[in-house]
Order: sequence, then C-alpha cells, then structure tokens
Amino acid sequence: MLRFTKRADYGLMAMHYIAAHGDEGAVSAKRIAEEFHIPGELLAKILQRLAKHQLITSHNGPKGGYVLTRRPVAITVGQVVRAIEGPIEIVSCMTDGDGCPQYSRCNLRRPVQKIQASISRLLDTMTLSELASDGFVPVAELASTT
Amino acid sequence: MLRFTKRADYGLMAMHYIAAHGDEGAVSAKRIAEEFHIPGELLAKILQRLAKHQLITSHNGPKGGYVLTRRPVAITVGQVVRAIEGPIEIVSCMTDGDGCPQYSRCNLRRPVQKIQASISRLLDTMTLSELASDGFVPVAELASTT
DNA sequence: CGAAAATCCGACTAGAACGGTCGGAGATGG
DNA sequence: CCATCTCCGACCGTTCTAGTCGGATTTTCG
Repeated sequence: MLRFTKRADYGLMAMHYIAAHGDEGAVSAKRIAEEFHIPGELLAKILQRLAKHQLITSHNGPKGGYVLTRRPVAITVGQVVRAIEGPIEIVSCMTDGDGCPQYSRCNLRRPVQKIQASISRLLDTMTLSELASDGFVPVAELASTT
Repeated sequence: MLRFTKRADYGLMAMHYIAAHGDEGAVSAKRIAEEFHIPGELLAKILQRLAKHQLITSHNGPKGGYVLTRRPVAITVGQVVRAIEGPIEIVSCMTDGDGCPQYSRCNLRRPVQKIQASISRLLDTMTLSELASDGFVPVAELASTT
C-alpha cells in the first residue's frame, strides 16, 4: 500500500535519537526502547541490521551501545530505509521479468521505474540532520486551540 | 516495504488498456483479463472499485464493459492508485495519533509528511496518456523545496 | 420470451509479510 | 566473578494480499 513498515519508522527514530545524544557516548538499545516505548527486542533487531550495513557500530558490555559511524549530515533517510527494508521497489515485477506473464506487453513499466527512481532520490537527499532540524514539530499547535 | 500492490498494477494496466482501446466501444473485464493473463474475477473487483470512484463507468449485458469517464489526459496515476488502495500514507502513525505512544516525542513526523506529499504530487503529475506515450516525469522540484 | 453475456457483490481460503516475543550465547567493565 | 549489554536465531499470532467461488442483476440478441 506504498507505506513504510514500522521497522523503518523505528529505525529512523532510533537513528535520530542516537544522532541527538551521541555526544554523551554510546546509546543503548534499551534506552531508546524506553524513550519511545518500543519493544526492546524488536528495536535491537533493527539496530543490528543498521550495524550490519555500517550505519552504526555496536559496543558490547556495560556502557556499551550504538554510535553513528558517520556524521548525521552524511547519513540519508534512504540509506537507513534501504538498510532496514532492502532495496526500494514499488512493484514486484521489476526485477524478475520471468514471473510476470504480461512482462512483454505491459508498457507501464518504464514510467513506474521513473517514479521509483524519483522516490529513491528523494529519500537520499534528506539527511539525518535535516530530520532533526527542519523536521521539528511544534507540539504547541496540537494542544493550543483544541 | 514502500511498494504498490498487484491491485494497483492491474488497475493501471487496465486503465491504460481501456484508454488505448476505448474508441472501439466498451471494454469488457474478460477481454482485459485475457489480454494480460490476469484472473478475471480479481480484475473485475478492481474495475468495480475504479467505477465506484468514477474513473470509469460500467455497462451491463453483452457488448457491455467499461469506459473512461474522462480523457486519458485528465486521469492521473495518483487518482487510480488512490481509488484502488485508498489514501497514500507511507506511515501508519500519521492519522491516528492516539495509537502511537511516541506521538509527542517523535519529531520525524514532519519530514515524513513532506516525503509523502512529494510522492503524492509525483503520482498526480503523471497522467494516463503519459503512461502510454513515454512516461516522462517532471520531477525537478521534488526534493529542492525549502 | 428466453438464453447468453456481461457486470455486480459478498464471502471465503491459502500464503506471505509484518510485528512482536523468547531464549540463549558472547563480550565487556566493575 | 558477576551484572550488564549486545548479538543471533528461532518462533508465533495477526494482518494483508492474491486469488477463488457462487450467485444475483442487467442487457442484448435470436
């Protein structure tokens, strides 16, 4: 239905949190999980994927946790999403042309590819630091008049 | 995983086919299904949704079928997708703020909304006729805003 | 008139993906 | 040595998707 999974959500939240609190040392998965009320084990699995893709590094033991490998400016939303959810493909019949009986006649594959490329590029132009700064949400507007 | 469902695929294929063969009269679901080797019942259900959203009109009986309500230039990919899959929301916690425990602290909601708006706009700038011809996409302004 | 052709509509089933859980193994610092 | 914390694989319930089925209604044509 053209939507992110919760894994991607959690991953972005966690990355943003690590970016914001990274100067205090490694950030543990538990701390992030408690901060956002996310199941800890699930978050851990997500962080492991991010670590496997070298967006963060893990440190064992007490005082352990996760640290960004790069500066928030150098990490894009697209990288995080791809690390968690794999390559971005809005349709299934894009890579496996054999499994699609109408592969030869369907001439909407080309434009769909363009849409996909545009989305991919859009995600890659937004960095973690942008998430933090211009992505701020004024909570005041929510509780003010209502 | 940020992808279209097959319903959307089939719907777009069918719309494109109706647009291409609309001058010969109404196009039956069976004909489209045989053309693309799609299960007829499934396609029928998709076409019903499109008819309910007034993108096509249905005609019963023999010689019946579906006809576009507007010219292909006036029908966008976004309209078709939305008719089939509902509103485009790349994350779940966008509308129901109550179900999300981290609604107040999650400050990546704003940028996500921006991404979503960009995608939505992208889909709405591509019409059926563009699908048929080349599918070129004007996306220059996608990520540059603000 | 009656049969065939087509839409219409709802329910139903397998299968996959997603969200979440559990238990245990290593590593590290106090 | 022990508590803490990451790491890893397996597991389960729910939801969504894709596809199927059966029947009702409308329309054309013989």
